[in-house]
Amino acid sequence: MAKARGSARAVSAPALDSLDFALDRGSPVPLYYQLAQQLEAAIEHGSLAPGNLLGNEVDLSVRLGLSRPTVRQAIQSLVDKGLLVRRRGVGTQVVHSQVKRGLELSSLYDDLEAAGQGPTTEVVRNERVPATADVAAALGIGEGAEVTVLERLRCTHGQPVAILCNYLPASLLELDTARLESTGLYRMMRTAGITLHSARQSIGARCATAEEAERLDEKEGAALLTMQRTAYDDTGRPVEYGTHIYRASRYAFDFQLLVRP
Amino acid sequence: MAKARGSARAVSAPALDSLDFALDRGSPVPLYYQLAQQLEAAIEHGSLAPGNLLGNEVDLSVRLGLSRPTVRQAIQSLVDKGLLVRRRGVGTQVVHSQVKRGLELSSLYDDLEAAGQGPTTEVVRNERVPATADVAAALGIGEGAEVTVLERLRCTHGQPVAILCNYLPASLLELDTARLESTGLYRMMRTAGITLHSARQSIGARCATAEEAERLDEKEGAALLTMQRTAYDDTGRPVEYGTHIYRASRYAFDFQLLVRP
DNA sequence: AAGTGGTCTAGACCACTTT
DNA sequence: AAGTGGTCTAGACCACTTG
Repeated sequence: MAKARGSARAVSAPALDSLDFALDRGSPVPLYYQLAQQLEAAIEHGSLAPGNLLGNEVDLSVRLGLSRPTVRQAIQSLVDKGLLVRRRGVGTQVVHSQVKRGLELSSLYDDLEAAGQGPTTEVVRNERVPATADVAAALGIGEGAEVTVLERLRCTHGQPVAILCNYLPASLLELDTARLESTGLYRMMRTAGITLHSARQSIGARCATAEEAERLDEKEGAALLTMQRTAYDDTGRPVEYGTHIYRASRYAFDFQLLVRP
Repeated sequence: MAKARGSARAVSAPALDSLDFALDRGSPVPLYYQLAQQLEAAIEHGSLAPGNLLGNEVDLSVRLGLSRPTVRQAIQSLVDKGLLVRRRGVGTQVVHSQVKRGLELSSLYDDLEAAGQGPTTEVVRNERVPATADVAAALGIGEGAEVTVLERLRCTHGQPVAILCNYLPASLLELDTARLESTGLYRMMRTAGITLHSARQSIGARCATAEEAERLDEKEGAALLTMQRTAYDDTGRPVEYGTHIYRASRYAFDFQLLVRP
């Protein structure tokens, strides 16, 4: 349906005209979110190629039958995701590839989710014990208060990759071992009504002790990646503390970060 | 500590009433931004304590003489920063400490900025050379194209901490060694009109070779943290590629991350 | 000069939580 | 039932970039 006004700009030729967005006003899903999802799908699918201009917001809102603020809200959410770039006086364009997927901050999801397929996670310990001093301090509870201690061995291709040790206030939730191996810790916490809000992490390295080397099928002195994390819910309460070690020969933290202006 | 009332639901009685926000409609600074800054300052300063409710948006907008969307925009920006939490049907409250500062994604700023005081950065190499295959691939340029290669030794307390090796397309900017040591790479790039947009990082570990050990004043086989990064500007063009190694005994990556819903 | 995004207003109705 | 944030509208003017 090209309305096709005369001159083609620099990087224009928006295939956007031919895209039809299906907005359902009866749906409980917000309109701006419906639009954002469909724009994202179009970018993902390649209908909107990197560098493509999106067409100005006013026209877009008229064509979609939405108000401009609603359209802006949809676009802004994709800008926040790093998929679009706005330039005043120029327009909005699809970011020149490279970013797209994998924006989800890794490591946290990666370690807590575990819902993957290839990698398996074996729970080698799951019990309630009194908190030691360091765990109590990290979780902001009294020393000796009951905590759930969780030790898991993560493997890929039948090879051990990491030893994950986590501590949670015992009062928070019940951790069924079977469910834990299939569902993942993060999802279990979310189901229990715990919404993660932020986490503080520290990533370091050291050489493997003899015991660690044996458990991870490495040589003594091999390089290990270490990660400590405290996660907080939206009230600021610590809900999880973990110390993880990874075989550096088989694991690295890959992630993308967006630079905020 | 704050004197909590008996039932201690959410701490109400917002000292917000007594705070006077000075909004300058003549200023080029947007109103929502002025408000956000002053709210952030109040949180930072402690006038708004963690757990404090902010008072509903409608009243706030009336009291400030702003429209509700403008007030919402200010609040939303602080929610995005992790300082505030909104709950439908409840209200907006200051996040229960712990987050506050240090939100800036570290490592990237940390390594590029270098504008610090204690740590010194010595430029040991700064020249233009033809790109090797791996560098060319990372920067998305032709093999053999001219790149600036930068090698720096970072020290704290007179001790070496890291060896930073960076590559930039030579056409991007002039890198004066003296200015580099005082200003930092990131600021120089920004001054040259390059706005960083995103970066892809990989953090790993390995044991030090004999040469690395000597340069870093470690023993051979000591654990090293490694980081590789490619940074992109807002057009998606790669503008920097770096491979860094850190003494694990003296350095770790500390950072906070926010969980996005 | 024309076109773009950036900001701002003054309302409205809805969904959710708590009392 | 009352109060909160979540969404949405239909305009307006401004700052910036480009031809």
